[in-house]
Amino acid sequence: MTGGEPQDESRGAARERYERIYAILRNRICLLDYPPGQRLREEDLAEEFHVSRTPLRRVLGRLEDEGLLRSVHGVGTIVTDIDIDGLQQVYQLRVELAELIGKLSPVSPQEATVAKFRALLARAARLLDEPDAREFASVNMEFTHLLAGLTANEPLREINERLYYQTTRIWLKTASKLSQYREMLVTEMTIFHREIADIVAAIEIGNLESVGHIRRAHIAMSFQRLHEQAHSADQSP
Amino acid sequence: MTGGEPQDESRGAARERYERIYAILRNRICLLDYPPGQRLREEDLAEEFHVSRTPLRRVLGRLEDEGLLRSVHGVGTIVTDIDIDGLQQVYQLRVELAELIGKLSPVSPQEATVAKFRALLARAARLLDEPDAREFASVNMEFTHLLAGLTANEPLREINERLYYQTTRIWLKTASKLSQYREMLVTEMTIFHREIADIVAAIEIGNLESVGHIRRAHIAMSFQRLHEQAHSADQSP
DNA sequence: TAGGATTTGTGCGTATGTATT
DNA sequence: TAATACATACGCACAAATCCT
Repeated sequence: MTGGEPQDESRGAARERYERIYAILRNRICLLDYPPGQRLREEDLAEEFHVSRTPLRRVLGRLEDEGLLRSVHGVGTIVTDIDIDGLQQVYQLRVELAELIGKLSPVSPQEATVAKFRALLARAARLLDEPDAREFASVNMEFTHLLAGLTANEPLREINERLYYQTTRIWLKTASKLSQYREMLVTEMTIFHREIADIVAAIEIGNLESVGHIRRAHIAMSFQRLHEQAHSADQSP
Repeated sequence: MTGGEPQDESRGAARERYERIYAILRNRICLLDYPPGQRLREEDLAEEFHVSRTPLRRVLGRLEDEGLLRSVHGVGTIVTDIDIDGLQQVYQLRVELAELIGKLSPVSPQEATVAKFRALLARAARLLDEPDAREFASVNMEFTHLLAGLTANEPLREINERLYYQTTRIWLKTASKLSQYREMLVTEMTIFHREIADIVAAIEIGNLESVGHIRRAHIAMSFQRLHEQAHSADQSP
């Protein structure tokens, strides 16, 4: 152990900066700082991070390969959107993959990791008194990361995170356009808080298989609720 | 329908060239034209494809993100290798995903697609009389592609193909270092021929769920055979 | 329809890092 | 240890494509 590198053991200042900028932009997209449809300018971003366009384009290229951006010659680089059908496809897949965390090389988490889960539970609890969409998205993201870390199967971890990034912003954006947005948000936060509580309980007794089942159920129900809300909104106005 | 574009509807000459070069290099890596450890020179490749290093580096960047290459500043761009443990992780995941093809949005294939499966069956049959490692790898790759196309779930299709690319060359390379290489190859080809026959039969009666189960079994057994051979080779010499 | 403004894509020279002698 | 060779990383200027007036 050399210190605090989060995941990759890749040395090299250039690579580190690349990963850093990538993570920042990805988070901005997923937290709706850059909502779907937003146009980004390479030059502005290059200036912000104090690099030239060349290394920045390397980052944008990866985000494009992962489906979060789309660059068009002569037009610009825009944050992508997904239709309800594409959203459903990703959710169906995530539902199946959730269960695999408890089946493929599950790792009993260190006490430090369990502490992080409890910290998220506390943040989710505070959210109930003081609803905040961005904080909700943030907690949700960190929770997903921690969960993905419960498997030693690295490809599975990467895929889980990748699919999450592709859908989470769409969930927020779709929900925010519905009339029942505030109630929905509170409902979701309440359910989310229960999910974390359930999963923390499962982790504390070392039953990672149950973690997978709980998570699977919640992903499936979360999409179902969104889908039904969106559908009823189509019919009523 | 405009014509013969295989999958992506992305217009733009630049993007098309990018995808073309990417596919070519990826295939060279997977078919061991560039074996693990091989060093590639950006300038040579740029010259071969009649582009400058800039767009070529975009391709290399993607191949690196997907784990097929690794660029190190001042050293070079080398084809990656995977240890047996990483190989096992990918295989375990592929085993689980194989079954999902029959469960998530399976599509009954067109007659043209079925014809392609039969054509591959014929190629596999020819392989039995005239063993050829590269042709084996080639048929195997096209077969994997066709199978991935049996689901309308695009993320699942992409992930299946991506994981395949990460492991297929390692299988070949590992096997080629064993003393029983020729026998192994013939054995694998025989089994592979049966797998295609079984799957074609399942497709012809429209049972895609069984396709998934057959595939799952074969992926699992394929890795087990490789693993046992490699292990016994460790002990004997 | 034409032309200018804007933005991404490309080409190339240079900087920087690594390995070897 | 220092110098040299060589590969990737970077910055900038220009080409190409699109949009809007």
